[in-house]
Amino acid sequence: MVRYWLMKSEPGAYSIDDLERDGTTHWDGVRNHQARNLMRDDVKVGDLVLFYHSNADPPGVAGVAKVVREGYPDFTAWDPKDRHFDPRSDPEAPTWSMVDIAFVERFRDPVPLRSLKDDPALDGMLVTQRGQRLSVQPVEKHLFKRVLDLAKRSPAG
DNA sequence: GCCAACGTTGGC
DNA sequence: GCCAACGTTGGC
Repeated sequence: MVRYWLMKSEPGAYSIDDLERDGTTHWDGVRNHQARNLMRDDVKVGDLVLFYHSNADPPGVAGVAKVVREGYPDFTAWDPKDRHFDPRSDPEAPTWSMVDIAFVERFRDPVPLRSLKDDPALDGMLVTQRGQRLSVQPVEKHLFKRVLDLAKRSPAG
């Protein structure tokens, strides 16, 4: 069964445009246990992903990706030159996991966080909740579809 | 740049 | 095990 997710990236680090250019990418560098658990255990090939730009102006959902490879060791944890190097991650028992995602679509009009918060149909969506920092979040199907609807709606209304 | 929210670390 | 200090996230 296809599941739905939201993944955050700072566009200065990696944006939906970068993914469109690259086609696929490793979702590396996640160093949070809860997000790691989701990628290791729950994110499956074929799942769909809302690609979210955090620390952007404005922050919001910029497009869609799909999962093309399931959880496997995040090898950047073993690279001393990598920003996310973790000397405690043992190659024999990897601490951190990642998945691969592929480009699906870049919204012509990204859906700002403000619009997500203002939409009563999206009540309860994790990303709209204050203090919610999880960088890989589950998204309920009806919420995922609603975000797509918002993205397709013309800016004029 | 500010700062609230949250996770992690480390002294005790 | 508690909790203060500290670092990071991420909206504004």
